[in-house]
Amino acid sequence: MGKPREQRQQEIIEAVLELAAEQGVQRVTTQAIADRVGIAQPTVFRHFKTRDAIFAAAIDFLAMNLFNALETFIVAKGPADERLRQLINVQLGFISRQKGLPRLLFSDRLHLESPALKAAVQKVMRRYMKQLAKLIREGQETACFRPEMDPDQASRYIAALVQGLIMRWSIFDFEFSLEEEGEPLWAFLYSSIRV
Amino acid sequence: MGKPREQRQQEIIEAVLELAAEQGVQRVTTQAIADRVGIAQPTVFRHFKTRDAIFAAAIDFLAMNLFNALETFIVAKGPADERLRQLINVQLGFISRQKGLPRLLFSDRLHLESPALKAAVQKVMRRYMKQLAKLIREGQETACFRPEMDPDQASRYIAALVQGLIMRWSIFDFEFSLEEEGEPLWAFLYSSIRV
DNA sequence: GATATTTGTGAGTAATTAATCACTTACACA
DNA sequence: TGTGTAAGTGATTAATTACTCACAAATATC
Repeated sequence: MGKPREQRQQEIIEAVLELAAEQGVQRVTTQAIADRVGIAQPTVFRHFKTRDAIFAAAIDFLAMNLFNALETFIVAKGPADERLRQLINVQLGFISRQKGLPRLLFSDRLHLESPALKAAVQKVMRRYMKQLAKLIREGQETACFRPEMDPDQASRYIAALVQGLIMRWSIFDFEFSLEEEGEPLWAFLYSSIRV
Repeated sequence: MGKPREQRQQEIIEAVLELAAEQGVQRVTTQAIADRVGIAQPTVFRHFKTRDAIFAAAIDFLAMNLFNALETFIVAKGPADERLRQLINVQLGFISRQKGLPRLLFSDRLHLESPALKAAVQKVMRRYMKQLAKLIREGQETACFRPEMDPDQASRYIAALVQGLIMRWSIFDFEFSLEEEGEPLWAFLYSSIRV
């Protein structure tokens, strides 16, 4: 007991992600968080001013890690189609290890509860689609992808495809392997966007 | 006052759909429902045994109407690709008039709260994908769609594409026109599945 | 070693909300 | 017209839950 602030905040964020994955955002009460971390319920409020602030921190944490993993493939060398394929596979792998992510990002509870959280979620989505559009555009310049496609529109549909898959996975309680969906999803997607 | 049972139940269901669309599932309290309908809060429990039963009835109502609209295009005559195109457009049109649907179907609150509601939501999704697969299979037999595609897999990705779009629409608070997305989405999809 | 700051806690609060209950009013129908 | 049934209600309750506060213990700083 008596741990430094940052370490406890990290413990709390991890507890939130675990609990969200196991039982959904609804059950992530400050009491449940405290129990999981092993502290008293009021102690949670020593480290975060409000419950919303906890979720905001958790979303930030997830977004940071996700984009760290993805940016590698945005900036990397090599053919754009291959990099997009890998990016999708990496994303699905990342999320199957972070089941809390779909629970937080797709939770109506969060975005309709607090304008700040809604803004955070929307920001993550916008940034994700921007990254995709960049990669598509590059692929068009290197004759990987159909030149007549609108890159912004294509990126929205790719995002929809991936997110729709993840949502089904979350609604069906992670009952199938997300990672195994990577290659067939890519096959479906590739035949739509390749030259 | 003193309306017949069925009529009041219908009024309650419609109030639920309106409130869910406007403010999200969380705010659909029995008090809010009662206010919207114009009855006292305990009266709600005269017509539904529990709060969950209200949501179950609302999901049933939506599913019935949705599949009524869709089945026309499953059974209809004409080329399968054209019917799939229309089906997607009709679905997007239906949902833009029933904004409560994504809020209910994609609400973690519902499926993680009650096993019965989870089962109801999963049933709707399974049925939807089954319908799509049927149409795909028919399109393969009439040489509309790629014969080497797995129809079940394709139907899952089509569903993911549509549902991902709807989810983004819901998360971004219906700020863009869902119906206008029908044709570009179809263009994206068609280039992936056509022979 | 004194002191100030941070971390932790038990007890409590105010607000929300699904559900109950005793009772009343409206209505069908014999 | 009387009587049973269904619809409606005000008052209440029990449970949940984010958050506060006075105080204790640990830790850092000098």
